[in-house]
Amino acid sequence: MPVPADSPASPPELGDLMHVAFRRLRRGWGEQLAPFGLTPYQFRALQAVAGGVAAADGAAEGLRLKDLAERLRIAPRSATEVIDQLQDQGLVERRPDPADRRATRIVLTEDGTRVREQVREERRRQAGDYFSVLSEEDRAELARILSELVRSHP
Amino acid sequence: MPVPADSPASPPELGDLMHVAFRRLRRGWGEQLAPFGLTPYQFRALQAVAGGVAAADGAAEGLRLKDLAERLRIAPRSATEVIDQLQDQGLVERRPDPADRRATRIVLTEDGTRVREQVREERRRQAGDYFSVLSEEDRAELARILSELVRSHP
DNA sequence: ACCTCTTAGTGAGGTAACCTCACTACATCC
DNA sequence: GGATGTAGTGAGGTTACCTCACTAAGAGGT
Repeated sequence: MPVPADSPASPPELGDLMHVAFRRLRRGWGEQLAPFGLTPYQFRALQAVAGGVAAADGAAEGLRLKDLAERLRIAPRSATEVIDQLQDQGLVERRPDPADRRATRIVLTEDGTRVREQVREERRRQAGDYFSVLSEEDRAELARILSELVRSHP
Repeated sequence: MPVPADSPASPPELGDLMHVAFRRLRRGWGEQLAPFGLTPYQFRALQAVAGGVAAADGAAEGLRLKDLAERLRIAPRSATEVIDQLQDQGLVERRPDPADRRATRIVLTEDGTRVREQVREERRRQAGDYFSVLSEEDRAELARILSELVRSHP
């Protein structure tokens, strides 16, 4: 049978592979999160808020929007938006930053904390981690390689 | 200093890593393709059409939309759409399938072939392959691991 | 020849996850 | 105390998808 025209110099299309793998990851998460009324995007933000600033004594608690944006690597405007969505669902709260009246501090509400814990519990329970099909070593490898990619692309 | 609340059982967030790596990949491609007036999505489709069916003797040439959709793993409707875009730019053509009057065959125009070659040339020339920062072995590893992920997630 | 069942493509309309640009309110530095 | 910078947000846009409903056409059975 005639060769499919494209073999020379084309590696098994790493880009496409990443594309597909990533899309499945997202889809899986989407399904897992749907019952909670969350999108993957929103949950990612929720996680970021939760893993917020380690409050040193006296320091204000909660993440500033700007820091959230940085952590999620999105534009500040997009952080505003996703926080709006979480706030509409009562999962986070905006509080004025006592030290800087321009800034807002985002904190989880009780509901937010509870929902987050439920999702994580669910994820743990049904081994639905997506990456759990990989061996420990492969996961480490993957993390190493992806980190390198991220590191070398400004 | 107080520990950031989240260390236990959380690997360095593989999901987030993939997310970030993938976004950079897309962004890079976007920049590379912009001069040609193409988005990564469109170029992916162009490639799929180009690497179309290996025309056995007598068989009609060109990909059917349905097969394109399957190859790109998108919904048929989305294939229609992206082909519309490429056709508007004169890069592909729709031809009636002689053997099945419901179907359309998509083929590259001369322009399409040329543009595709230009992009690939460009990509080769400036080592802009995104993955070229990785060693040969790492690329193979990555491909292997991603394939496994894709394979085990229906 | 007719009837049912399926399939290929597409119009209409929608969504998630982003973005930029312009603006206001505040802080900071000289 | 005036210039300059920064935090957040309103307005509006884009990309890469999706589903649902429909038409035109093939395929299979009787």
